Amino acid sequence: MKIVFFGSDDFAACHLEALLSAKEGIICCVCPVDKAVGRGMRKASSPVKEIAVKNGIDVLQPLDLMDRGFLEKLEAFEADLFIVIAYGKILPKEVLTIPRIFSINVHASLLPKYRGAAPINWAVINGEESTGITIIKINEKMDAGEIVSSCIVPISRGDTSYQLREKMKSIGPQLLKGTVQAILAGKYKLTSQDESKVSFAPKLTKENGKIDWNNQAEAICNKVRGLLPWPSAYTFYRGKMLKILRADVSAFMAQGHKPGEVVSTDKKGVNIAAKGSVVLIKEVHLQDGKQISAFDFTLGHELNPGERLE
RNA sequence: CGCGGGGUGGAGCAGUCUGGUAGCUCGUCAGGCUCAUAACCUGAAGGUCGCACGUUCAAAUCGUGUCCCCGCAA
Repeated sequence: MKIVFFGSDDFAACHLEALLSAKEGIICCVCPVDKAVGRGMRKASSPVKEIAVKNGIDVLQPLDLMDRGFLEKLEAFEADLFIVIAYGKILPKEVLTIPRIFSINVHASLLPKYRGAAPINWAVINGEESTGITIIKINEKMDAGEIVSSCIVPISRGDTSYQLREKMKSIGPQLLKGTVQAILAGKYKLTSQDESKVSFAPKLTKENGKIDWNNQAEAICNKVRGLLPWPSAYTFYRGKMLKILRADVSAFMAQGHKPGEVVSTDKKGVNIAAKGSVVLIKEVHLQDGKQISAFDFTLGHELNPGERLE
């Protein structure tokens, strides 16, 4: 069997590794072009590319997915299946229809819920108690194809989206392995998504991280968990950005305090008033500083009751 | 060479502009008070101020170089 793998990040990379260890006949990896990344804008290659190179698999990095030369190379592989995970770009029909069987995608939610780029984060932000992984046959519409297989992943209270993602990194590859074997054996069936239950999980931006203290404490805490490790929930302390890395709903009452106001500080952290409830901030990261506990923060920064974060 | 901030006892910070005895909050240790304590009181230990070179009578502070950390941006 011949499979072409499209992907970029570590989530995709661990699926690729699982297929390689299962000897599933990966004949080529397609990755986005290396781009300048991080401080200093150095060029970095993606995790998928690194795995591919390490295993001696050909890597294609097309600038343009519609490029004739690229399409011809893909066709020349005479592949049975394309697998796409976190490639970063929408693949055109001209690419998707090349393989003999079809193209599939691993998506980190229970479709049709949370279609889009950040399904893990949004599930946590919305306080879901469970989500899942779905493998679909790709069509032109984003994450809208027929379902091949899926499995549920529970979300623990306190799970950050980073931790949830790690869970999925161990579950997803198993599901993919089994699904690929089923497909290659012709033992699978396709189920259409229920269009009435569609919801979306759009790509996150820095703006999503801004904390609105007029929300309820629980919603704010979910946001803190759901936005790790990036972009992080943040507020402002005296004009400087203060990322909130860990927070809980506090036992304190918000009565008599405006949203965003410091209610009290103690060794457990800093209590900030939200709407009708209080958020206990436990760990922070002030711009230019490093990650520290909220208590340590109070030792070096003035943060008196009544002061306001915005 | 994308832009910017920072490295000061164990922790978090001030002091740097306007060079001249090392400061604050906390922790640690000893003693005291207390039925007791994360509370309070008294005392103590602990720092070549990231590193190197330079300027100077004198450098945490000024200049140059270097290493490390972080924010923005992607």
